[in-house]
Amino acid sequence: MSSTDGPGPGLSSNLVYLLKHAHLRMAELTTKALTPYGIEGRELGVLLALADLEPASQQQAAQRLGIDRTTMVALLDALEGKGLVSRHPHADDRRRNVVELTDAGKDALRLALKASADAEREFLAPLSPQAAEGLRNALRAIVIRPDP
Amino acid sequence: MSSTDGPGPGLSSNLVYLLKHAHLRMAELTTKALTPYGIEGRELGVLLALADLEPASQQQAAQRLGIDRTTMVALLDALEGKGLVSRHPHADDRRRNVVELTDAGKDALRLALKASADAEREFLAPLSPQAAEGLRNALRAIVIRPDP
DNA sequence: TATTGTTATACTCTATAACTATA
DNA sequence: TATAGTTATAGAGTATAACAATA
Repeated sequence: MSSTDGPGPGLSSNLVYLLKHAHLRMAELTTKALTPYGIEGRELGVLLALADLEPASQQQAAQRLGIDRTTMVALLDALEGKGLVSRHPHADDRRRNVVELTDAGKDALRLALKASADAEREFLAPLSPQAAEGLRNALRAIVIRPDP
Repeated sequence: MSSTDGPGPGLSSNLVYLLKHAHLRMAELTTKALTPYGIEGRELGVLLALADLEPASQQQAAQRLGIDRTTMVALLDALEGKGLVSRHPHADDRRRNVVELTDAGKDALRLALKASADAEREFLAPLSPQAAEGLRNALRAIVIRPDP
């Protein structure tokens, strides 16, 4: 799958192409790094989102991640099955499920974050520390934008 | 789908998350910009790859794009159906299809590139010109790497 | 035997529509 | 009526396996 001969100048300046393959590579490195912990890349995203705004409803967590609430269901099913998150009906509004990290979930998140940081280091290896910080900041500025 | 409330500090520094959503947004802007020309984002990628190394076999074009040769078939079927590329058996090796842009394909590529540049400008709007160049260069350095 | 294009098929990720239970 | 979670289903996008033609 990984391009054996580098793309030509036209394609290699195209942002859709560059972002697609950068994401593919980063996701691949993350998957590899997380394998020992029995966690998938998307599951780390859910744990991170929950850690940010815990306790949250499933819908809030989904919005935070930018995915549909129906997609969140299966993700949480898997994490709950592994004992990493818990679901309880909200006291005041019993339509909602309050989702929280279990202690095991917090431990897993800590370990997964370390592994993820290693994968990011490998991904960023071709860049100077300044360029790496610049990349992260640029992506943040583009992705985390005020309600469009 | 677009995150209505911004992610918290943990998630919003995660490179997989940032790259995924940056790619989603750039792909969406490109799709919108290309609609008037009847070309899809992935098809522009194929046209670009062909323009870089024309004339190429289907397999060479697929490698250049980092996709499977079986995926390339349907992509080229569509482009050939629109009259933008032509396929001919290679003279010396008749297993291969030589794929070339037609004149209509070259025209379409020119127009699509202009539209794509507009989309990139909108995507990069939150960044200074220097930061935008830095982002493109950083992605190039990471994606276009010597045979891993 | 190996390679190119092709087809059939399956898998992953995702969303839309419809159901339920609550509000 | 409207919302949260769920389920069933469908549509992208992709790859793997197998086949025909050619090398």
